[in-house]
Amino acid sequence: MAEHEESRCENCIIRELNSLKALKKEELKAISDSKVSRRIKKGEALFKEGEKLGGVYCVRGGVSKLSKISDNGKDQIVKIASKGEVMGQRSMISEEATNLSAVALNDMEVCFIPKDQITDRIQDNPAFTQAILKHMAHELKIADDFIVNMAQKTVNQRLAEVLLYLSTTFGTDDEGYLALILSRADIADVVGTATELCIRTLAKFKKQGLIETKGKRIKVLDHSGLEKLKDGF
Amino acid sequence: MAEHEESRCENCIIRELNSLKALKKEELKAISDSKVSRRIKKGEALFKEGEKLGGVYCVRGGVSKLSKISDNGKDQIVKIASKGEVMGQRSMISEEATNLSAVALNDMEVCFIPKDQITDRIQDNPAFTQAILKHMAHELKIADDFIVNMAQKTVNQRLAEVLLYLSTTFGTDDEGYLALILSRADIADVVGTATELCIRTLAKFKKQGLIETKGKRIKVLDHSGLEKLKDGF
DNA sequence: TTGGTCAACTGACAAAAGTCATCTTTTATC
DNA sequence: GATAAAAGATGACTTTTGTCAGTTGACCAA
Repeated sequence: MAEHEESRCENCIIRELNSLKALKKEELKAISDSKVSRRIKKGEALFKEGEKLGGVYCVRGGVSKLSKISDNGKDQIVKIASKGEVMGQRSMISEEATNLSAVALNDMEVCFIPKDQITDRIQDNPAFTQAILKHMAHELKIADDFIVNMAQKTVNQRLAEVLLYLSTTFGTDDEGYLALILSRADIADVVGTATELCIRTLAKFKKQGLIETKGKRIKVLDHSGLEKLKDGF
Repeated sequence: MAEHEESRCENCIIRELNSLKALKKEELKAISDSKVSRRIKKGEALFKEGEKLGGVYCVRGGVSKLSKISDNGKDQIVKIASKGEVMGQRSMISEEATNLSAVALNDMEVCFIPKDQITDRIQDNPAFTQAILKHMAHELKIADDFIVNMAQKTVNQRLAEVLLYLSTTFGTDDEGYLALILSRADIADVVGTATELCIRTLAKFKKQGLIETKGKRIKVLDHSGLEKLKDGF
């Protein structure tokens, strides 16, 4: 099978978005030779919590949710990963099983990079290690902020924040609706609430003129209004 | 001023508890020469959120809370740091201002290690960098679990979990009471609830025979009972 | 001892969030 | 296009959590 130019890591622009950009050409070539491209259909799982991962997944296209089921049996989405993000890195480094499941929110294209390719590079390329370290330090800060939000903010505030996040991170389509379309249940799982309350709160926002909906699609009408709401008016 | 043996990092047993153990003798000597020992009294702040830290703090004794004020004006304790832990590492590595404040929960003794001593070591000692990386990866996992708990569990469950955490992490005094004594307000700030509800829930646990209290001190009577409670019976 | 301060506690109420049942709309599939 | 299945939406209700106002109790300093 003929290899396309862009299917080689050295030529893949995606790596510019993550720690892999700290790698040298030869290293990228080695990774490219051992990587496996995969297509994941919407709704399919890349991995499930509790699994020991044999490598990491580099997202070339599509979006995935990373979630965990609490002791109460409810799913909480902890992160939404898209183009350029590397999934599974953390559990690989700490040599623990993943505590998160990854499920595709739409059709995805990912590259699976075997564990050794990463751990060997961490051993012998300090620049790479430092890049990951810096990235993780930043993620840890975000996680702390997230904790404070979940603990101290109301569903109202958190939903407002999530809508703004979806808007700035994934943008809008040509009609102005959020480009990433999530089910109400998924939105609720990000916000950390029940689906019904999520729906009700969306309806309230709509009534207040903050958003507009069309089927499951959502359009943010009043960014600064949501901004105020998220900070508690 | 005569230097005590144990005031030199090379001889300090504390470093065995953290990433500093990956350093070589000469490196530890250099750190020792530039570090500054400080005593912090109960209630004093080591640093406040928003500050740019000039280095990290290595805890030799005492306990500190790391907290952040939410947009709603309420404080959330994100972590409790004690002997052996290094504070401020994360924000230093990501080159951001701290998002957390550190306040002593009892009298503390800490060593301040200037930024350069750490960043230089990250530059030239891969083993050290990797040790920090691994540690951060683990912290990130804990943070994710924390998020899910805050989002999905009730105050009941979270308080039960916090009591068990305090018991296993800090142990008990000779009478069996939790060795780390926190105010009700601080416990509430860890759990992520109002002080009143925290007090009420403690009273309920007491009535159920799960705990016993004496002034502000708390004794865990029924570990497995709390365990069950935390997982939702 | 006395008063002052602060933390612990309590009651009454309001607001927020969760749950269950049901109905409607959308979407997918044959 | 018919039909089944899934997702969205709503009503009624319960439980959980937050808030405000106040009392009690411990501890400290004058």
